[in-house]
Amino acid sequence: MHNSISNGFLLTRHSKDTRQGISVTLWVKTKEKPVKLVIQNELAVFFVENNHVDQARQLLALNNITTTKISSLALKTFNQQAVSGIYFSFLRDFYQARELLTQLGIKCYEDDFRPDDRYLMERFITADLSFVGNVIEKDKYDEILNSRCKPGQSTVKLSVASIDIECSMEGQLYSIGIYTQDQQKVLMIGDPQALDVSYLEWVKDEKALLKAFIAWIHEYDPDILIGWNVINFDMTLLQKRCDLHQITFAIGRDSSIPYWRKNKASEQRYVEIAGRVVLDGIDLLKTATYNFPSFSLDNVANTLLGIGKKVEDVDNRVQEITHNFHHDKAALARYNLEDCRLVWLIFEKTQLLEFAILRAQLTGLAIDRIGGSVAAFTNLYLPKLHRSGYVAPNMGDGNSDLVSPGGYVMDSIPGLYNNVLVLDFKSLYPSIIRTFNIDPMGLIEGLKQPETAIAGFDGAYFSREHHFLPRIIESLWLERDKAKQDKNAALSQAIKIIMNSFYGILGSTGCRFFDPRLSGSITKRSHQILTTTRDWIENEGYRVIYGDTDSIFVHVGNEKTASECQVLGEQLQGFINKQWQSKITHDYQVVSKLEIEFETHFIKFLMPTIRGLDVGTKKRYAGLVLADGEQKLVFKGLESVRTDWTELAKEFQQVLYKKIFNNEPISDYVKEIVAKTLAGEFDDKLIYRKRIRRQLKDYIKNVPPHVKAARHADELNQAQGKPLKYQNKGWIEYYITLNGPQTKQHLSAPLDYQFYIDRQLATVADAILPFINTSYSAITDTQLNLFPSL
DNA sequence: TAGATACGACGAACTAT
DNA sequence: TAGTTCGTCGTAT
Repeated sequence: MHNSISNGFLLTRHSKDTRQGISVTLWVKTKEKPVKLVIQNELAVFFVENNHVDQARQLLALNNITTTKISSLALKTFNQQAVSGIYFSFLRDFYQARELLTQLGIKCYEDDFRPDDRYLMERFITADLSFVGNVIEKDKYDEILNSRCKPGQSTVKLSVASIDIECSMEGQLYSIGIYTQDQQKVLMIGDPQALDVSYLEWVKDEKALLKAFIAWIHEYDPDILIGWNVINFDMTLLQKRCDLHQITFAIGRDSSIPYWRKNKASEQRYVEIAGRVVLDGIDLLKTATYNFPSFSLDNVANTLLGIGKKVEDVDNRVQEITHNFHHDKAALARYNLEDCRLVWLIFEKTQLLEFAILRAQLTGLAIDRIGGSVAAFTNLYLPKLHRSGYVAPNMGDGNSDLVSPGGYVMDSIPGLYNNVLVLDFKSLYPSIIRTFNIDPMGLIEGLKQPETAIAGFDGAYFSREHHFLPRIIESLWLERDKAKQDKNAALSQAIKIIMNSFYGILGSTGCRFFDPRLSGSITKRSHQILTTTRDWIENEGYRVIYGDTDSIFVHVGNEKTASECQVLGEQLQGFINKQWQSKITHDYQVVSKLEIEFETHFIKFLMPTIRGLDVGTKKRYAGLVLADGEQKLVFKGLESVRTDWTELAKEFQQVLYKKIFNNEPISDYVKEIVAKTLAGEFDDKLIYRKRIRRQLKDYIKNVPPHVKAARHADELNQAQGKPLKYQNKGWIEYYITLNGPQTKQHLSAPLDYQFYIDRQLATVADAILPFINTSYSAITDTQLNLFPSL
């Protein structure tokens, strides 16, 4: 046993009761090896107001719940009530006490933190830490008893394995693919065959397959396992098959088995493996704010990498896998490994692992945590709050009767314009938080002395000195500027997501710091900023035609040249920034952190009307920009960017708009598209795609077309003894036929071409044609007139 | 294992007649 | 049957 300081990266955390008391286990990766840190005799704690302590003490004693100590503390609630801490040596006592006291109306503060999270949080440890303790050397790791930890630094490289399993419809395993930086292999059930596939390893049956996989995990010893739906599918099935064969699924670094949790509300499952992290590509992409119409591996690989198989029918895919397992194991192995490789490449391309690591380092969230904006804020905020003498409020303490508005969306002025400039406030909400000191504790402190504070909205006042959030955001902001300079896209993106989430959580009743005076003081200030900016621009003689939340669209005149517009945009930017600096200094005696930026010059711009009216739309527009001498069309909100419109409508819109933006004639084009549609030339572009967002049986109040198509399809599937495809959410592709909506697989009626022409082509055309003084019917009536006999 | 609100389009369902 | 409201989805910021 020896004792020295080491640094490492936190992989997993866990608390449990032992005979001696609560023990916290942290698995850490150091430069040399994995380390299991054990912290013994931690106490669990929550707080109650001092005027409830005696009652609480009696109740706990009466119910034989053991406390370790109860101490009066120099802490108070946001209502200025002093509190005591009630400490427990065992988690089961802590949970029982919490339930008992809460039931009897005694409020417990901060009773929802596990000792492992609290241990890290109160020490300001996020992901990198340094530690000392008594070392016991094990075969593949060190175990450290009596550990002590503090924030540290590490430059550890984590080892990653991408895994994927292939199996039958019934869940019998066929093979397991493994892809790492330096090793690729497929473990395959079957008699050894002389196949020319170097990465194949044969095992005789499913039992042997599972054992080979477990053995590989211990041999390669990966820190991170990645995959596609890897927790809910691959890991779950591996666990089930191990259970079936009574094999211990001992893939933990200390040969422990995974610990499974299930979300009560959803089907989401979580897995804890000692010293290893499982990262699902789908979850992580969503956390990093990626969005795809379909998150199937094929589609995402196709979109991000430009490779991947064509999306096939799921039924056929399973059949093909089974067929290959029996007749072409080389092909199955190739598929298996290719899927592992695609996941690996997606992680590389999007820097997903870097993103996950940075998020952990910045917020202290576990690396495999999905979402978790509220927890991220709490991690950063709570320990600072304690050091200022406050315990945090509970969820539900904020007054949710008061509602705070969202962003301000201006009424738009419809038209087809030349030269529209867009100016954007950079990170508007974070900049408002910084400028006006919006902060939960700052609100409490500000209300104590409103006369010296900064006024917010709805009676809010914010302390000029006592606050945390503005500084937290400022330091993230500076980190982000640095990341941008270093061209570190993953870091910059991670910071942006975290920064922007801090506004959202203040307006979420799921956050203990929720208070509509906080979110309202942000959004109502933003309304003022946007409308005032609009007035300033209009006073300069330009027309503001639209604005949404943090952006302003200015029409600067049809006759200006590109360079004149460029100069003007920069002038407006400088002018507005200066105006805000002096106004805010004058009105509030603080320094403005607001920053507007001239972002885009649309040489052509269309602001359409609401369908059938002459009122301008919001959140829907199109424009033409020049980038490096190339024309680029921009669509927002319109059919072209919507996944639930047909390819036909989207292509039609893009070509039509481009022609109109370039002052080209359009009637021949419109007529041609209509004629070809009627002639059946575009049948493959007439597919509607839409999500089925709930269970099929839950569509009761009305039955939209996509649900009709789904029911039609599954009724036929049922009749034919095929598996039902649309019962449990998912997405559907369908056509509109003369017999209503039908999927491609169950198409029995002719396509309703007139429907497509009326609802897709004419609708798209009539959003823009009135601005060049024509209409869909004017163009197509001419067509009719060519044949007067009709 | 809790970021937000604002908005438009479509088609089904409902309502007044 | 025409007009209106409601349910649903996808999107902007």
